[in-house]
Amino acid sequence: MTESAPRHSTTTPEPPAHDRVYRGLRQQVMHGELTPGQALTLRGIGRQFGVSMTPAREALRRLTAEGALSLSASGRVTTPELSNDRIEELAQIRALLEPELASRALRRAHLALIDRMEIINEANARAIHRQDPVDYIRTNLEFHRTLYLRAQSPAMLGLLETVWLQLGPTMRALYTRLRRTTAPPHHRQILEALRAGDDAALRLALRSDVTQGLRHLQG
Amino acid sequence: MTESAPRHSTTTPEPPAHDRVYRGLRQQVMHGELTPGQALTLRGIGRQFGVSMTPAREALRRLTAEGALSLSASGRVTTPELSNDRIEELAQIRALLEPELASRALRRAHLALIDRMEIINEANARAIHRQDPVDYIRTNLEFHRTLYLRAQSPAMLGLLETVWLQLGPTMRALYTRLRRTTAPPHHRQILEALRAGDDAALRLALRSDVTQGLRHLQG
DNA sequence: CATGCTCAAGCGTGATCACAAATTCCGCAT
DNA sequence: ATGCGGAATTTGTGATCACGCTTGAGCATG
Repeated sequence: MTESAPRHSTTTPEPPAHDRVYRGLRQQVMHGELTPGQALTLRGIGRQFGVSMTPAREALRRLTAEGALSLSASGRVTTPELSNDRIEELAQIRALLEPELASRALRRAHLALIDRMEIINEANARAIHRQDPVDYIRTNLEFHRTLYLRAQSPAMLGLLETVWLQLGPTMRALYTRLRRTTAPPHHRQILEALRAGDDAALRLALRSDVTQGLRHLQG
Repeated sequence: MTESAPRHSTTTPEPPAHDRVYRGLRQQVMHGELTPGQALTLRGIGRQFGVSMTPAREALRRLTAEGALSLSASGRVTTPELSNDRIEELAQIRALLEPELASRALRRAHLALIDRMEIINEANARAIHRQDPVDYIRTNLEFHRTLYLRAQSPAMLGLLETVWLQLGPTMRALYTRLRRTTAPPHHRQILEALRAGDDAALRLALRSDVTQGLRHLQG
């Protein structure tokens, strides 16, 4: 199980195993590659990443601390199955944080950024047309994160990412179920408000975008 | 190192060691019992709680995931030394979340709750008079949390608690430095707004209370 | 056909160890 | 006094193991 790849000593110092496992699992959860209620075992994770139980345990502990995974009373770890109330609340948190982050990014959003968002949005539209839920979620989050990175508010973005993480498996289940075929209507409004430098319109567009996506569940 | 206490089998099932360690450290951090930059070692924590490195490692991993502790490049763990920018940002997050939580709690805040907050506030005033920073922080957070619990928004309260956690050691350093002798002036306004059922006044009082406490640093 | 029971397989937990990297400390030279 | 270099100590990391509990499949019982 030892790493046999020779290193040039000047390359990157190779991150610890528990961090590799953490990042791998985190991406799987956030992008909706796992369905709600899916069980994860220490030995299984260890096998999947070629490590022992120890780094697997640390990665799972870290992810459960962020709310990405939920812990049963007996210590077993699964992807969370969120109640409707919990989904609603997480959406409201998004609706609180994301307009704020967008507003903070507005003054720093130059044209190159908006162009980049446009490109990501096109990739998002392709993912929808291809009916690919994982790539849809991935590009959608990338669209938002690209904007929020300009807000220069790392703590707030960090909080928001844990919210995204908690919603990952649910979003997957949701978008697979309703098989949307039309692009998110509010992304265009977001881009237009950015170009116009219109703070109020930007906040409204984000609130709508965030709310709409998750409100479909409450049927 | 085995647990020798006999159990009646019908008592509480005794939480795992890593959880005991986590809770102990979390309280120390949140209540400002640790100063910023303080180093924590696996073997040291293990010794302090009478366990091996393994549960200590899990507790530290969990706390760093919540931002309560910071991790150096070499894997060493310390309490965070926050930059002024970071403190400012965390205060702004509090100013965003806490008025929202208070507003949600408003309709459910009956008289018994307000009385309980009044009692906590008196304990808070005594802690100030006694110049006891740990008890000041503890009662201050308890005052706020008592209110927010009524908001029935566990996810939002959870996020807020991680923010409090990140500010713990800094608040300790702050309040020790400026040795305040006067009670937080906005707590009375909060209680009055609650009694009057005045949402706008409540939100304003909370924003002021949160902002004022941490703005003193920017000197 | 439904319900409760048994037990073996699989699980998380915590202790211990070897190892490599980092840090600390002490003595020497400046 | 002050800076530097190398050894000694301390540190996090990851593998492994034993232990006790949970769990679910299969079978017997109602």
